[in-house]
Amino acid sequence: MQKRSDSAIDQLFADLSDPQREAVAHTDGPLLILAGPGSGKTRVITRRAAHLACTVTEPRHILAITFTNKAAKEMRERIDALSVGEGMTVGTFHALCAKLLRRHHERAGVPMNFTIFDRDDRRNVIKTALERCNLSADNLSPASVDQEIGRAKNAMFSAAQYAARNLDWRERMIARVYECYERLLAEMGGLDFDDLLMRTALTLSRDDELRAELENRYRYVLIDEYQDTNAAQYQIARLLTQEHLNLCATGDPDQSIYGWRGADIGNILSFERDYAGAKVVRLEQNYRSTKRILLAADALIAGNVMRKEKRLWTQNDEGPAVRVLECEDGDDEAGQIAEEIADRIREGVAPGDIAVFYRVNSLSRVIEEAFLRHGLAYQIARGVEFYNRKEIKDVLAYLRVLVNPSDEVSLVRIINTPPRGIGATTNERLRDRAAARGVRIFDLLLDDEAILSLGRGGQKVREFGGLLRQLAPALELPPGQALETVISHSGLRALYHETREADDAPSANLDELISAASDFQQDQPEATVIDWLEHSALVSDVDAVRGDGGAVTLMTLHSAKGLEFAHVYLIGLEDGLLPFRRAEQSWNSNGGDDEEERRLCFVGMTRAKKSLTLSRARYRMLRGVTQRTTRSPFLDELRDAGLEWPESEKATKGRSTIVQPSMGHPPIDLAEWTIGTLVRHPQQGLGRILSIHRGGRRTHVDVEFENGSRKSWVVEFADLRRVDFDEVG
DNA sequence: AATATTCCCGTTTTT
DNA sequence: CGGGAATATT
Repeated sequence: MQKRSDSAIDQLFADLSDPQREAVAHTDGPLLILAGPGSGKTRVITRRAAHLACTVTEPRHILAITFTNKAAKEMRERIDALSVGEGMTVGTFHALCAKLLRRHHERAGVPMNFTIFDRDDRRNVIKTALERCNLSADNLSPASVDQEIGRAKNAMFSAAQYAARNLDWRERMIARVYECYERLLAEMGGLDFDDLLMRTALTLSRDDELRAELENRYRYVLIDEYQDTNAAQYQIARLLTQEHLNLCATGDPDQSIYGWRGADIGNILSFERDYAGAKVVRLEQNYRSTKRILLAADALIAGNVMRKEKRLWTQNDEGPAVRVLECEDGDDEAGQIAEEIADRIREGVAPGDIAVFYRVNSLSRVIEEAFLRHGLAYQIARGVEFYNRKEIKDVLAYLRVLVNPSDEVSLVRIINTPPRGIGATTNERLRDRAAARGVRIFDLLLDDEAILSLGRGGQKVREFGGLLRQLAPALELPPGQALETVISHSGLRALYHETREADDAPSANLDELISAASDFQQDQPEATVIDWLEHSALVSDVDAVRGDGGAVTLMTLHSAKGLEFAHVYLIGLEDGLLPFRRAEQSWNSNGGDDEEERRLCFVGMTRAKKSLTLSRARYRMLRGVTQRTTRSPFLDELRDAGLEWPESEKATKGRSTIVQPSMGHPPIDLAEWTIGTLVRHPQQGLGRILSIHRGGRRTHVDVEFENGSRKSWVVEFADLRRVDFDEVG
């Protein structure tokens, strides 16, 4: 270990506040850093890691666990910049657990070549499990079973443990499905996301030798966003630091937003009890936001009853008032915001300094459309969506089968992709034969005897088997080349090459996948296909956001955690949408936690450095229907927080608030407007009405024009004219 | 067997 | 609204 000079160490304490310094200086024993938003937490933990590496240990003995891969990458870069030597382990819980399970697979009781099953894969297996249990999806939807199994695993209940509890009728059925699901998963050599954590926790608790070995390796453990750890993660942390107790947890109870996936805010609240003698450092000075932004955020979070009081303060400027935008509907909201952002960019603001946040992904679409109309460069945080595309999943399925022939979810996916004449009947026969012999479908592919019994499809199956055999050597190649080989030899390239749609080109996505793999192997030259598959299974939406400043960023509030932007727009502040509440028919009252929703809103607001705008629409279209909305109670709570409200919100100033519709247009007889009506628009030309949505006061129509474009208009406002048939010719 | 079409359903957030 | 499954068509 290269000890550094005293002056170099002093450097690590430069420009720090007293509490920050305290945290950096702490070496041994449990440490809890309660870090409010923008309090310089990242800086503190990177400096502390560097300090540890300079004084009491070596980088290789430090383990840092972050919430996203992006955060991991950034932390590594920041620590590298302090040049205290390499060798630190940094990653997410899921990525680290996957690595650990792979390395110690025999002790963990998992196959070396396990594949990671994502949500779709899991649903898929659950459907099969439901069939095996002879339970049709009547009372038990795959989604609800999925949710329940996830809950169980997050709480560290195995199928047997789940079944052993006191169960009601519904839970007993789920218990059977859970058991079957686990069996299927094991047969296929698959681990779902929750398994990665649960298996690791179990292994560490059962195998004390391994636990001790790891504890000796990782002598200083740091866990970021500790408020969002679940039972399994908590246990892993506990087991890894059992003897040396060098756990540094950082987080903020006010930013706990993952309760719905098993995160237990209690983990951070009881840290001091769990780790006796823990040192606690509070970072409450905010270096990020203006006074007015912080004031508003603080006023909001004060509404939470179950809360440890915390005082946030800043020496930053007062800044402009936090603004509220009341819009007519989603299009109006998107249009106003796009226009304003376009102005700001013209005034010299870098697009990358601007972000739009929303509660649900579906809100991104209108914003996206408005941005396109205004010619604004934007990026949407959706790495996962990319990996969910058909063509991408197809390619990955090939690799998965090559790595793990037991992975029948993937095998079934590719056996007839591209179409090669293996249809439902052949597939069914294959399944039966495999079950009868107690072997995998894969084992039949090149078995002449089995293939003969398949009838006409046999030859095709045999060819498919040959293809897989031919592709197998690709596994030895670096991920990028392996991908290229598979894409070109499997016929997927040809399949997707000829698709004609211009808007989303599957073939281009395949290229993007290849280049993503190439980037990956640039970072990790030793990486194998298995590593790449693992990596791609564990990407998060936010991992994909670029920081090059050239584009406005659109993302969900959840993805926004840990980030910051100069100018933030938070849209959709409507009752039921921002405090999100599902329609009340749900008998399982899991959701409906307004306090968590308030924290989520708080997280969004505190991302803003210089300006913050909160918007709502009076009419909101969600899943195809427009509904009148009610202003978010959160906005009402901010009444006295010094926000700037729109004109109409202030007391009546004697000015008419009645909007004069359709300037200069004659009154419209709505009976004349039906689906299929031909219309003419001055710019777009001739078009046909596709659909009509009657809102409260306005009627929207979707029109498809001759030039192929589709637009949505408000009938009363748009310059649309009916066209009679004889006019067309 | 493959492709085109219709219809029906779920309704967050994510590793 | 949009994806997936069921159904119709070639």
